[in-house]
Amino acid sequence: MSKEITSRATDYSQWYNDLVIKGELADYSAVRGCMVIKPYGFALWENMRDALDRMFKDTGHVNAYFPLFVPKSLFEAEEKNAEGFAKECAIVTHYRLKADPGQKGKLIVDPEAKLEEELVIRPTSEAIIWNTYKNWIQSYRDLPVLVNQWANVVRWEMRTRLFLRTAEFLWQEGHTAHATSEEAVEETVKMLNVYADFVENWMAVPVIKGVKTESERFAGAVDTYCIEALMQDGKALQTGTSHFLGQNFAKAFDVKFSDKDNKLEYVWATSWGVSTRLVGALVMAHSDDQGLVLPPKIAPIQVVIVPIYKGEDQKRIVDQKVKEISTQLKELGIRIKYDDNDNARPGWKFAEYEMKGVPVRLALGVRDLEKNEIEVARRDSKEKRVVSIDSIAVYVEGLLKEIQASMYEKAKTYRDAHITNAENWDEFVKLLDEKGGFISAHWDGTTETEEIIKEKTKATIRCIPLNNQQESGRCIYSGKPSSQRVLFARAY
RNA sequence: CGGGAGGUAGUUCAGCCCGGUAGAAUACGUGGUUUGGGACCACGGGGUCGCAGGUUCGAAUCCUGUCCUCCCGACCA
Repeated sequence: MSKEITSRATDYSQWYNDLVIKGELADYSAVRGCMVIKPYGFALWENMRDALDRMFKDTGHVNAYFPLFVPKSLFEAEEKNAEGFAKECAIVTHYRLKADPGQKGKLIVDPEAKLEEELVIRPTSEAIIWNTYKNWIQSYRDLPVLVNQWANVVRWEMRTRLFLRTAEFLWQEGHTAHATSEEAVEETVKMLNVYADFVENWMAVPVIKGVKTESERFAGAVDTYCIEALMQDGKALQTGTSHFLGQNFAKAFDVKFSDKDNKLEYVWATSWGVSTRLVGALVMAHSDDQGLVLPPKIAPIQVVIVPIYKGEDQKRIVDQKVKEISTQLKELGIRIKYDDNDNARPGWKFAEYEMKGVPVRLALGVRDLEKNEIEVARRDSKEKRVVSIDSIAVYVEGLLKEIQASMYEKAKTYRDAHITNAENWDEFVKLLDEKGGFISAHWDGTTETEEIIKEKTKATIRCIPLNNQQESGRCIYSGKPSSQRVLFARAY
């Protein structure tokens, strides 16, 4: 099979699909809009999940699990939330099949088995969770509730794309309840910072923290905070969200607590989530035409060792040395793979692991052994150099850190070079079409203007950056006065 | 749901216009030679040509219907 990857210049979406499929991360499945996450891709997700989970626990959260099915009446309770998700819900209406009397070997839905109340397959879990919290919370002593769940959700999207938008996806959703508005807002921002920390320091993808405009806000939220990243094709991608829900869900599900003065109050809520979309972000942000480029901190395989030998005798000698090196690397906590598969030749393996984005490759043959050296190749810069075997473990440990840092720097340099100020409409349109990336421009603050700009250019306001610099100016579309710039971009 | 492309071997695709016994590359199996950037030779296995009708002596090929997939839009983490 040809393993060549379509060049980015040729067709960006084909390039992306090739990376994901040939990089062994995932594939299309038999189910419309759903993907199969392959073992290599899942290992990557697991590494991301584990790192995030530790961060959640370090900030005082615990994990729980709530049902996949949400009775329709519960789903309806918070009106805005229900309305927002209504058009992408999958619904269970029956609980049984039976043999088709007209066609042997076929099944039909048993009309006798119609559910009295339909079950919505969760597109998000606020409804079922807040219905539960009602029973958990009586007093201020029960607060805060800081719960997270790792789950799958279903959103019946019209058009899907591996990892970036699939009908079913894996994610994490945190749902917290607090005694005061201030505390809930603090939690919302705290979790946004956790996300930003993770995406930047583990995934090596720089993000912009900000607040969504009213029209881009999560259905049912008072405020939606987000982190926005830039992909290599100049399009933006929302990589995480954290919502301040106010008392909307507490009121919808009647969740009240007695405060210290024995007064009944509605609780204050937050919810926050990141999904397998992060894997897509990782792919789009770092990869090249040779395949994936994975940051060392979350790469399933950090170092691959390829032996080079002629005949069994040489292989034994190389094996022996690799065993020593492997032991040293493992002691440093480095995830390694020794690929001594005799059916594939070294050149094939080199290309294969490059495609899979393994950060560091070691190649060892008898020729190196004679000089007590080993060849080290890094995936991100494709640099190769020869290092003394005596110091290889320490060298690799340092190299992994360097790759992690340099991948972040490279992505940040690109991102920073693609935040451009636009002072007027013509400039704005030109920048969108010719340069892409984030465009920082004045906006009059109205939803109407936002809508028109979206219609005309497909660009949306990605966010109003946190701690945004205040400056007076005029809206690039309407010319009305504005007190700050916001970030526009075409987005996934 | 609109617009485009496409469904033929595990995979990528040719064959279709102009009907006549199903092809290539690659992958797979066996044996051998190989092994420092996707090796080579020999032999071998593998496809009701998406599905259903129709035309015809004869259909992968022509006609009608239908299902599915991908890409571009509308919707969205």
